[in-house]
Amino acid sequence: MKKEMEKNYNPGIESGIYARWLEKGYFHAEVDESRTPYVIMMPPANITGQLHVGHSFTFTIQDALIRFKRMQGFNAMWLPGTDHASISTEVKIVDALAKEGLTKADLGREKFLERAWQWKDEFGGTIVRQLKLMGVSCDWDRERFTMDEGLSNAVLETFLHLYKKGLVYRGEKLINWCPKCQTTISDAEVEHEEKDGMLYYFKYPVQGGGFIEFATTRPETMLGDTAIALHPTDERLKEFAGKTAHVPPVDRDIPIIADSYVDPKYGTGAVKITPAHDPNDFAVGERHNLERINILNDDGTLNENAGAYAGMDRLEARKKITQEFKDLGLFIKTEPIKHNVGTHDRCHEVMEPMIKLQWFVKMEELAKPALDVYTSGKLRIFPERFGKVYTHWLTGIRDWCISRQLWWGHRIPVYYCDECGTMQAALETPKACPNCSCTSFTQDPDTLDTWFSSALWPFSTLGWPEKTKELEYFYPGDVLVTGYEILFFWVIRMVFSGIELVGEQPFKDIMLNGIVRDSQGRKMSKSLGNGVDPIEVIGNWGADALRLMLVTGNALESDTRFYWERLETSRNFLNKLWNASRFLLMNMDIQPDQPGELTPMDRWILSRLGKVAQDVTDRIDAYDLGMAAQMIYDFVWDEFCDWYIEMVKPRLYNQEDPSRPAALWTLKRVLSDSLRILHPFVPFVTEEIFLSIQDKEETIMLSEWPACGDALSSPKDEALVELLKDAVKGVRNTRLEMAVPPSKKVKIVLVTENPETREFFEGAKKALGILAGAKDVSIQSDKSGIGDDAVSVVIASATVFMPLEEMIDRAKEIERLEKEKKRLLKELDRANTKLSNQGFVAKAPKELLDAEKDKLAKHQEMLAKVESELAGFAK
RNA sequence: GGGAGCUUAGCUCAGUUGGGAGAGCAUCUGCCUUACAAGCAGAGGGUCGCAGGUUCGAGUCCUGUUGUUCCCACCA
Repeated sequence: MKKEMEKNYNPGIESGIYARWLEKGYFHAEVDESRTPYVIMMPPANITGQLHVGHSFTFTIQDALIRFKRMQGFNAMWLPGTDHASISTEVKIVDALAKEGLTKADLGREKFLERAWQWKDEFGGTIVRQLKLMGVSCDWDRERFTMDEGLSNAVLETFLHLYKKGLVYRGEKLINWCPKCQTTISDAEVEHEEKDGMLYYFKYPVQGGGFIEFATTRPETMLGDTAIALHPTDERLKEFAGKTAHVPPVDRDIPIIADSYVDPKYGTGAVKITPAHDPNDFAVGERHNLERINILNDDGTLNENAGAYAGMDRLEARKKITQEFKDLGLFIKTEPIKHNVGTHDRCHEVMEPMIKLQWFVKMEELAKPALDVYTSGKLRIFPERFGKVYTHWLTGIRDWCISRQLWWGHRIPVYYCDECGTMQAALETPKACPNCSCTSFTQDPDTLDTWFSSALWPFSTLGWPEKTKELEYFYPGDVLVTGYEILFFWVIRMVFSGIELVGEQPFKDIMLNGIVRDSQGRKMSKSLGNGVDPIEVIGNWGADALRLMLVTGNALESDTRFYWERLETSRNFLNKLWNASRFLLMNMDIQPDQPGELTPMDRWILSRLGKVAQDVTDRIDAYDLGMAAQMIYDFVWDEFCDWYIEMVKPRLYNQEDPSRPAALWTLKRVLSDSLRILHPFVPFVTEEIFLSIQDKEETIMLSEWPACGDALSSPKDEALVELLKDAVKGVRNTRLEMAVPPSKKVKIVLVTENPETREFFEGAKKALGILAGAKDVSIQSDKSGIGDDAVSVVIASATVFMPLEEMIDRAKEIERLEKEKKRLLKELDRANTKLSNQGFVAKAPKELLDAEKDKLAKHQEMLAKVESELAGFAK
């Protein structure tokens, strides 16, 4: 069979392949008790926005893993889906409404949700289409969305379960409030940004005369002060004992208290206490039973408790109140400082601590087993260093605030009696109030944190809480692959949710990947405009090139940079692979089923292949995909293309050569196995080529992963091939040094006393010729017939002579041989030094010692030959 | 304030239990050798951030330190 392939690789081949895979149902996995499942849950993509190159990165890793395991015979199931991303989506819809001059309130809850569902249909669809261009082999029949009926039900069931156990509760606590998004956010969503700020120094008048000085970064919170604190050892306490300080703007007298929270060395050693707007002050307030005065409205303006400042924005009030204190003579000074300010990670608005009645998940009890599975080794984290981050976060974790003042999401299943306010948690509106028998209820207006539902992803997608056969078979999954930035938000929460609700951790391994940065190492962001659109890249270079670039030669857990040049390198490799295949097809007029009589070269490349298959397998199993891809890349380009294909050419070109079928068989075998090993990384091109070079199997996707470690060659074969390579390299180098033009085909005489080496080179004569650019190669056991003036290349256990006749430059040859002699002397010196080191001889492993001795002997032999050639020349 | 990563060729990065420093890109020199110029054959280029220590032997292990990035954190 002779098929025609285009001269160059063209990523255009990708279109059509994916559709065929889909049509054939290769991605779909069914429950099958006779097979071992391998399961990955795809982190659901947010329905906001588009696929970005970070998605490409993490999904390439997952696809490589799933394709690898599928080829190994596992029942591989990769479940895809999308996330409603409550706050992100809601903010985007609100923005879109604003452009139409509308607000949420104008639409009302129901109409707003209609808009949100329209949004979901549009952007959810876009991201799925884009994912498909990447070549991901996930089971689209099992695609889920976090607000699907089944998943929503799982959310409600979870809430009820935790509610009944007392693990979710409603409480009035200090929470993080985003005045811009006007919702609570969890601790995990607060980002600490270092900002330039001012430390303001003021003083309050003390009852009966005198002042107490203090400092603050938020002067407006003075309006909510209900105490001023000193360290218990502070001398001033004696003076101020039992007295109150006066807060002029609100005309309030506040106690002067002692609390060890105060650092007597910082600032003035006195701290104003605002229990309603600061976590520390809140704690102090609890200890001293202080009043909590909330001074803020939800939008960040001051409320009626702020007296004259009511209605003013908090930042404006800050200026005004400072001025008032100046006028009263109570202002001391300001001092510029850098301090960390909590901001909302979505909108970067400065977050305000406030006291509000919210829903929380009690964490202590849930965190414990999640810690245990890690410390006991049942849950593995790659890279390992994130284990520390994992345990640290779970240790001393505070309760998780889960209620959000948003509309888009799962509404809290709690109903309040309209008469007496009694609350009931239920799947549906209750029939009657257990307290007053009233039948009219109002559901809690809030929705749940988006991560509350994604925490259930590994099992809600499989039908939980129903005991489905899918849940039974596919749960727990094998590995979770995701970016390290959502370890807290998502990964940890999946772990404790899985353990609490299903009774088992949701996956065995966690693999955290880094992020893709721009070529200067900066994060890709809209504001910088340095983002790379993967769809555009795929359009120009193909998904395979993008995937290969992202995965090759990087430790995937560290951040990687995006370079267009590296994309080109990847594309070039694909072209190389393409052409190696074309080469095979051009010569493959027969398709031998049997290997026939293999030569040492064949056995060498086959055994290298087996070794590479083994190494790649090991690397992938250790989640070291970067090295795995690099190894098969190097094998294909260097060993297979640059060496094996070149040395096999004379056998192929000669129809009469008895070793021709073996060469063809080997070529095809090595190529097709290489394609299989490459397939997880570059699925499209490998499928295309695989289908061209054979017609027994209908897809490479389901073909068998290559056998590892085939022991086809002996160390002897490898040594002989190494010798051949040395001879070739030696001749090539010498030709350059002796300025022999490439067009000049030289004559080569290889001399060796070793009969086995002679036999090998007899068989490899033509290969040596083609590789070294020689027209005439002969093998001899001695130097007879070769003049003293032949250029010589000394390799281990042989010498290659090039009788250059008229072209010889004697001085140059002597110089060359002297240089070689010098090099060998240096080698000998090195080996001798090592071997005369008593410590080394006594303690080094035997293999190393033997290797050193062998090297010494080899170099001695080579030196002798070089010296003899030099002597011949000197005559 | 606590923790972690990184620091290796001009650039970007590999380097698995300690045993002669690697790749890609870039630079330079030759080649249109009938799979591939998206290619082939070569070359140059590194006191492995610095200082100690352990060891027969350290890029690799230990201690300290420089620069850099990130994460966590309630100092007004």
